[in-house]
Amino acid sequence: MAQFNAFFKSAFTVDTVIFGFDEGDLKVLLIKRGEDPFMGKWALPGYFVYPNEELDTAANRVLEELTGIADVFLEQVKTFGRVDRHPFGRVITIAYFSLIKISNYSIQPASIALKAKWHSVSQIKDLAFDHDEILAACFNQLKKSVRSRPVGFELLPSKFTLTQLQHLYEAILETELDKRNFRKKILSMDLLIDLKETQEGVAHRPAKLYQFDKDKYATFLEEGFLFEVKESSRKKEIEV
Amino acid sequence: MAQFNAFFKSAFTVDTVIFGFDEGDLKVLLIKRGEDPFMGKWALPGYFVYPNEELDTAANRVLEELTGIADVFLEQVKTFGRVDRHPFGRVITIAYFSLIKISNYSIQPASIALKAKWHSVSQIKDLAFDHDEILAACFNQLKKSVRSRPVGFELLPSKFTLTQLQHLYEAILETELDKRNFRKKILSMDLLIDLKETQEGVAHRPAKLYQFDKDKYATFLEEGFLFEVKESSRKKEIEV
DNA sequence: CTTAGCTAGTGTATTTTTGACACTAATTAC
DNA sequence: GTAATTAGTGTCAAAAATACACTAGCTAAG
Repeated sequence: MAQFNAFFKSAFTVDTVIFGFDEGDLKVLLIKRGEDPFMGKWALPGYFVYPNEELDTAANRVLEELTGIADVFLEQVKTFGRVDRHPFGRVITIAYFSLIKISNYSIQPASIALKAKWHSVSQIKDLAFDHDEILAACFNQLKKSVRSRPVGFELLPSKFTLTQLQHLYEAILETELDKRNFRKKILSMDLLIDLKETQEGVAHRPAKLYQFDKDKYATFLEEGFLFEVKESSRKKEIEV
Repeated sequence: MAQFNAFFKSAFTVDTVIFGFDEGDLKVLLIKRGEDPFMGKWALPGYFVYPNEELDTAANRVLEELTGIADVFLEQVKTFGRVDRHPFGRVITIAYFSLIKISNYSIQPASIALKAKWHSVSQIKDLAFDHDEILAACFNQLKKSVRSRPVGFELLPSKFTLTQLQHLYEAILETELDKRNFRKKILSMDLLIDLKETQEGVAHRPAKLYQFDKDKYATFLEEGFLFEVKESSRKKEIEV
């Protein structure tokens, strides 16, 4: 076994991409690093995996240590291993992602995180390490996955309006959808429960509230489906 | 940086899952290991990554060293890192997969591979390490990907019949498809070029030969599509 | 208390896609 | 020349997708 010693000199980390949805905007949780390398830079929450620690466990632990967010389901996306991606040596990183309701979690930066803050996906740039690339890969994965399984249960408040759900899809797909066709399609899936309640405190006709049918949602998550709603052909008016 | 030393004691490997298609059967290339651990067992072609080597490069190098197969496009699938998956220490492995035409490559086992041989997917079991699990994950990925992008260019001879293509889809999806609907769908995609040639040397009506429209194929690979042909409802006759 | 402003909510007709289904055509082997 | 084998083809009905514009219900401002 001595002949393998040269191989046992690497490290690996986990990085987490946590998506949230708020004010019609898709967001990602970032930390400000308080440790070198890249001290002071914004980065995805991530850190080294202990030698005797399972990867999935490490992802959850690291996320909690840096941001206070615990008990989320993290899904492995891809591994990034460029030789020069970490200045301290060969460090490959396994990227995980998750979707959560922003309002359900309070964020507590700790450990090497000086701050932890939600950032709009569209405005993020110049992250530490190769995190721009990792984020892009995860966003891509999210876009793909939205076509083949339901999304929303994890991101929206438990009671939501159809318009909110549509805005979520539009934010993820970066497109606009036709309102009537979107509703027809979603409702025909028999995935939503009409709560017979309406919004309150809005200065316009209040919308009906819905929640997801948990069982149905779980079934779709496992078995998948094909969700395609064509982009609205209505052009946005160009503002003058 | 000294405080990180404890983390730099791991190794990582790449494992490759190479699918081929032959005699109507989906196959995977395995090697017989000539080195501990798991000496003498069948395994996926895989080995350690050098400390200064890119992951993708390593996957290609390892595959070539063990089996003689060079210049294939390997796609990363998933990383496996169970703490106890390797008896020599903490070794995580990045799994890659590829699709190739069996007849285009001659297999040359070398290095730690005592043999290298194609095995029918359905008959593989009891591989070294956690390779059963890795194979299952890759097969799964293949099944999924066949629904959203074209498959076949990599697996079939350059001239093929529609029946061969259908058999390929059936092998991957582990189901049966309706002949007329399959043809209608495939032909309507405008992905195949009718070569105006027919099979020779078969003891029945010879089938027309097709090849893929390379440009179209590449476009679909990038942009994806949704391919769904419902399983044939005709029940197989139960043989007596 | 009327009206302006805002978002919610709804239906239909057309086109496209899907899916079920069974016979004839072309070749070789005997 | 006939039996065996696989190739190849079309139609109809049902379901799904798409394009598209107006009314409904609420608040706020005057």
